[in-house]
Amino acid sequence: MARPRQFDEDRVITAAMETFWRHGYEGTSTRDLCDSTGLGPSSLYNTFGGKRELYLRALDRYYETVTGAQIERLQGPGTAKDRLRAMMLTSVDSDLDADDGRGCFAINAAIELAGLDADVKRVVRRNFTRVEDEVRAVVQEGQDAGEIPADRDARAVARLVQSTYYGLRVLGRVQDDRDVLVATVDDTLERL
Amino acid sequence: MARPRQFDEDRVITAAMETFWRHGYEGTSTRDLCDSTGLGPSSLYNTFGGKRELYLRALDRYYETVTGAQIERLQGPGTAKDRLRAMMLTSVDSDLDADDGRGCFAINAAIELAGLDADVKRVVRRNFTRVEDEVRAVVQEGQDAGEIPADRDARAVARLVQSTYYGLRVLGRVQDDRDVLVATVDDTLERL
DNA sequence: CGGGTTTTGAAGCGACTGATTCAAAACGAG
DNA sequence: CTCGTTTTGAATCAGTCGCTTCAAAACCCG
Repeated sequence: MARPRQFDEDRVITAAMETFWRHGYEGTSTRDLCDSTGLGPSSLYNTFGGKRELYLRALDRYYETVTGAQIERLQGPGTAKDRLRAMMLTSVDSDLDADDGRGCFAINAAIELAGLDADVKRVVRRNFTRVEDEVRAVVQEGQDAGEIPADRDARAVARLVQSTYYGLRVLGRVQDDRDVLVATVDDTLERL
Repeated sequence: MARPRQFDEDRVITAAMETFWRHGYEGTSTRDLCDSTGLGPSSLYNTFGGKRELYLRALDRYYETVTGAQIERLQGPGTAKDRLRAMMLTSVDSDLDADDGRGCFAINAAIELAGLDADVKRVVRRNFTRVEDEVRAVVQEGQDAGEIPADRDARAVARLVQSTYYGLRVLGRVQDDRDVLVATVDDTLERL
């Protein structure tokens, strides 16, 4: 065998995710990545191939961790509407946190690169589809429990929730008034 | 007096808008701007100051032209719901046009820069607020005409429409199936 | 047409871009 | 301990970044 790596690949990808998440793809230089990961350029390129490949790995990591936590929240305790509300409010508060200010990495990637890079588009779509599927399941539960009117297709309702949700995350980038965003969340759920 | 300019400032800003719109701020170089505007770097910097200032001017231009056209559509003929539907469908079709693929410049700016540049945030917020105000007016008309239930605050309804609308524009970046997006538009309007 | 003013194109500034090279270092297997 | 393999850091590649300089060109006014 040969010399083992001095770094943890998972930690490196997580650090790269944070950097890409905050500064975008074009806004992140390879030096930025070396600084945030602690790797030298040769290690970085030897391990991952290049900036683009690392970006795709970072997007995957976002899907596994942040989106994963969102999914778990949707599958957690509480009524259907409680869980949908929790998902949206968690994001609203994250978007309004001044020390955060990164928004949703998947949405950022969709806006910056989905139109230019088919691989990015594919990964983002998988992310969105996964959320839609889980929201649909929650809506279905709500309908079964009589909490949400069952006269509409659960998937259609889920897409409505999803659109509003992503729209809120866009508005959260320029809207500082939390009450306005929370009111929209409540209105959305009331009308299901 | 002195030597007059050989270019039309409006045309230059429009060309810069197209370039920034398609490639983003970080994805656009000063060379790209020189190529698309036809100006030399000295003329460009002498006239506008720099890349960032030109970007802000381009955002203003988007507000005046594209958003302006949207506003006019909202103020045009047809029922309230017809006009809201027209606004959303126009954007859906624009987002799905493969030769276009730029999305909404204001949303792009919000995602890429609103968290990093207070001036960009201000301009985007003005854009969003203007749309919200106009949608609110249309909702109000719909309520006065008995087309939309009047038991809800028109502004709250407008914010709901706006969130869904911006969410659709995000989804439009990765969702190729027009029917899915159109169905969400219809569902949104049905539920007002 | 001369004088004053502005714009223009070409050249280039230092800094940084993504990426590569390469020898030294660090290991496990025999 | 040696060999074969892999990783690492340092140095550096050509190219591009945003931006500036400057003299020549282009104009209007008198």
